[in-house]
Amino acid sequence: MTKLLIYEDNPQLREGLSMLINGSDGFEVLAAFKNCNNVIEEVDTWKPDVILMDIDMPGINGIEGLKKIRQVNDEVKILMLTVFDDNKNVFQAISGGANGYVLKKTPPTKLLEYIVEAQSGGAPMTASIATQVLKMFSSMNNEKGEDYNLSDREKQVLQLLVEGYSYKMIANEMFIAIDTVRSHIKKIYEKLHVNSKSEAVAKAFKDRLV
Amino acid sequence: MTKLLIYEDNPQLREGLSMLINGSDGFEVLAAFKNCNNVIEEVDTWKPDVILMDIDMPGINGIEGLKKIRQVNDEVKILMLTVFDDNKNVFQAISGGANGYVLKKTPPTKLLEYIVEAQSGGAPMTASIATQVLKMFSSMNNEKGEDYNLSDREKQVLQLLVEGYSYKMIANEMFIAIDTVRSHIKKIYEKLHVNSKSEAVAKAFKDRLV
DNA sequence: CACAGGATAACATATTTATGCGGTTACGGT
DNA sequence: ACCGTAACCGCATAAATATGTTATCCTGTG
Repeated sequence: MTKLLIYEDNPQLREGLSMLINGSDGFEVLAAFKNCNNVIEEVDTWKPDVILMDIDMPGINGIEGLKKIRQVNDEVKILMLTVFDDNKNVFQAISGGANGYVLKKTPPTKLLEYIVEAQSGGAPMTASIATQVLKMFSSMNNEKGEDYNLSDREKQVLQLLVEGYSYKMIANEMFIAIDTVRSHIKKIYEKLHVNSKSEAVAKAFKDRLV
Repeated sequence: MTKLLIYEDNPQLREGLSMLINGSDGFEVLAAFKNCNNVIEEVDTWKPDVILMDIDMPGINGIEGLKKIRQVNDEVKILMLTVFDDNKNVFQAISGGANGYVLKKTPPTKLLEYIVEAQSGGAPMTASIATQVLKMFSSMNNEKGEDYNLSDREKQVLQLLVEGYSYKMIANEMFIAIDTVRSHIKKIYEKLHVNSKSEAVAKAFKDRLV
């Protein structure tokens, strides 16, 4: 028997979900709430297996509710429900520890499947959400592009710059004169199209040269 | 009619998949190959809607094949097939532009569903894979640790430092005296435990303060 | 071989940064 | 009314950085 809690501010939807789930074999809705004001106590009291959490709620919204729960409970599976596949929310929800993210328009039978999937350790996502996630991921990893063809020595200098070394320390570290360090750095600036140490460092991070 | 190409080195599985898919209404396997050696030409010739790409292949593996295709074709949907939900591969595949990632043990009917889902712009993933993805995401964004409690103004200054502004430019931008900029920056260095602009910039990136 | 490019180095000079000290004003909390 | 803190500003000085120019040595390539 899968035990659920529901958080959903819309009374119709809240009742509809409860009835749908209670009417299905193997599922039981322990309680349904219209806000997250006492979410921690409620979860503690009812000890559900899965929580359906609406995102767009007045007061403490679903994302905040999610985070509150995760501060004290890593076990319970939390399935986020939303109307929109809004980029920002998706990101916050998954980095906040949600187990799944499904659109409200998901057909009932699918929803039950998703609940089961979540309970058994899966991460159900509506296809459009999954697409978003993949997009975020690949944009995150935007494989550089230019490599600025820095020479080996230049890369090494840049590396040390990034680690906070001064010219003097770099010279020391690399067994070369400080003026040589200057030469290298000047070259690096040309290649990266910057003109200060901190810009070079920033660029190194941005373009994942380090 | 959904047109597919299959890349799979195991002859049994290759034949099995082809027969399964060809035997289903609305699907047609254009061709099936045992390696990715000519993947670009093949994709160009057959113009499939969806490609099933095994990951573990001798020679050019599925990840490399994926990348090759993506260099010249962003349209075709690519569904990665694998035996293991191996962390590294998942990451590489999704950042390489795969549209979905499913385990080989996926039951036939599910697989057909996934193909449809991929074709219609979704991102089908086996639950265990989706879980991996979410985990990667949340571990990625966990950091935070100290927030260094920078004041609003200090955050603003740091932001500008990161963007490569000099003290003078910051003063200009923020309508304050350059000496005030100095004061702020000194305070920032204390709070971040650094003692140079570039170190502060590096720390800002590392700790995701920006 | 000549030539290009990388790595090395020196010198000079202007600008920027880091750090020390000092100070005023304003606002929220005890 | 007092304290702490943020935000603001100034002066002085030492250190670090940015920029330009020049030059040698070595290595790989046409």
